[in-house]
Amino acid sequence: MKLITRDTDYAIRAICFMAENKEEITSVSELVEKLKIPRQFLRKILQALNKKGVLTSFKGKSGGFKLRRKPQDIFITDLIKVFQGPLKLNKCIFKKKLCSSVDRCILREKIGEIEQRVVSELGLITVASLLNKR
Amino acid sequence: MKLITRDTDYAIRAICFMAENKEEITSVSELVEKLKIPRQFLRKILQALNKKGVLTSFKGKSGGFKLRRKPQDIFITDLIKVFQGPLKLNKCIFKKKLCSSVDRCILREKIGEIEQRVVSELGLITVASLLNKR
DNA sequence: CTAATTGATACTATTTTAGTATCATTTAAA
DNA sequence: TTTAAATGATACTAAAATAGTATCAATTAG
Repeated sequence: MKLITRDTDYAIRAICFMAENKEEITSVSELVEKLKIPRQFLRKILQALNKKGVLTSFKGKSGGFKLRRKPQDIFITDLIKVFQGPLKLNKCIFKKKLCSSVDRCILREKIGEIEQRVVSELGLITVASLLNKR
Repeated sequence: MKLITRDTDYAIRAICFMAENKEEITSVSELVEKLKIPRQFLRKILQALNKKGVLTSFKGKSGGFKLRRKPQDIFITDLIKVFQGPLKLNKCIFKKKLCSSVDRCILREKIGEIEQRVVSELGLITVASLLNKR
């Protein structure tokens, strides 16, 4: 039962680094060196973030990525959505077929309420709130 | 991201059935017939519940299982724990190695708080609360 | 030109989840 | 006392999700 998978985790680390980095553009090479994330995996992650509008990419020599929005406007729920799909805790069970028995309906309802809470609390966390002010 | 896996789900259904069943002892055969759960999988689940003290088992012909506690004393968090281990949402990421960067520490803290909320809300749901009173 | 970069995409490996198979043991009832 | 129907124990397989790798094409600063 995990709220955050590895790719989301790496995405958060990379974005936090970029938010604190003075350079406008950060290359994969720099991130790999500083954060010790497997190169090809990180590339795939950054490409996804680019496609989803979180990052902008720059091709060619001295290319790389930069944040498209300010840290206070990037929510970790955005990142979770990119890598883990829509934020649903009860994904597996209820998705495939509607519940067959009454007790599952009641449970479904209760889990749904809890899910809403988690989503709204996660919704308050931004990248900016993770940075340490110095 | 799932709060409840298949085995926990089947466990809940089986236990709800047994809670409403007039018979004292319910056999796997009856549960398989009524709930359409794969036989061997269900057996494994019920055996685990027996070992963990949720059910009592009766061997031999006309044997089966029955609830060891009253429905209002069985929490679904108990069942989640049996099949999914201790209730931790941030399992994967922080378990293996301590977080390496400051931003992860902050996130860890925030996720921890959310986790606590989920756990305490799940902690309110009992098997009895899932049964429909008629 | 060329070396360093991202884009795209296909592939492999690992882990978790889901489910199956089988033999031994127990026991109610014919 | 035999037997059929049940659980105990355990090893195995299958499928899905997660994590990671490899490679070639296109772009671009110097």
